[in-house]
Amino acid sequence: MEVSSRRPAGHASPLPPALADGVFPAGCPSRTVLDHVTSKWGVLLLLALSEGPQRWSELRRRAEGISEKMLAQTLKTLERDGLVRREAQPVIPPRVDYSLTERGYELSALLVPLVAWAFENADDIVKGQP
Amino acid sequence: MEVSSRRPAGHASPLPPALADGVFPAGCPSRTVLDHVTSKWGVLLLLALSEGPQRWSELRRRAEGISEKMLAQTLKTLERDGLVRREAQPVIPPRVDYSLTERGYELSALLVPLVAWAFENADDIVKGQP
DNA sequence: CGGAATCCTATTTGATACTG
DNA sequence: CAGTATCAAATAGGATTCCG
Repeated sequence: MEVSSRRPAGHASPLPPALADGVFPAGCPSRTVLDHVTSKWGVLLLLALSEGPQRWSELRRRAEGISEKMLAQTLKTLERDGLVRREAQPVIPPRVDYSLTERGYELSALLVPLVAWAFENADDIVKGQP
Repeated sequence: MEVSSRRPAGHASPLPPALADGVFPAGCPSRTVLDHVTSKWGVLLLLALSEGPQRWSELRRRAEGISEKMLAQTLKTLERDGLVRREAQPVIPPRVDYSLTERGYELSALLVPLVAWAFENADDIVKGQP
């Protein structure tokens, strides 16, 4: 019996063509991307930035609980991935604005429904757990 | 200047109402849910299961590179979260089927576009990095 | 086959202090 | 303000062995 024939009615399989066999390759670059994007703070920062450009201190306040180290590290990773743009102004005191690139916006648009779902279902899910 | 007025034209802010202030609370249950869902193997297993019920060995093969420990651990977490259903048949040799719950399907439907996007953009993103 | 238990390593994360 | 550096702790992850 094939997997495709065991799929519940009403649930189409929309997996990317690249995974026709249903196997997620170990060395696949998408693994790296997913790891960056779905990192503990990655999602939160991308979501926060989806509201518009923001400064370091603003991001730190929004991603409540993040340390300076992780904020810097995560922002760097997202910047290297071409999802976040960093613009430092040569003023005293320093002012640095972070914003999403076009690609970053594309991604955040997919992340928003996910986070919204997490918010809506969080109580039900966490409840009933020890 | 408010954040909402700094939002680029054409990019609506669709954040959940609960985050009207744009702050992601540290103790929020949704953090836990997001952590489970966006864990290294969580996404992959949920996606694999979105194609229909599958056995332990099949999941292990699909999430290439996963260890038995992490497979067991991740499946348990997802089961406790009410996203995955485990059905063990009392036969020799043992046969255990895993499948998504309704809530799990809801979630996987949101995850699919994300993973598809990661697949499509992975090469561009990983390229240009040291 | 489908795990559970154990041991050990690697990566992540946080707290703290310091700086241009 | 916007970071960097350092160290310690926590957690994730892997390899191996064993079991019903």
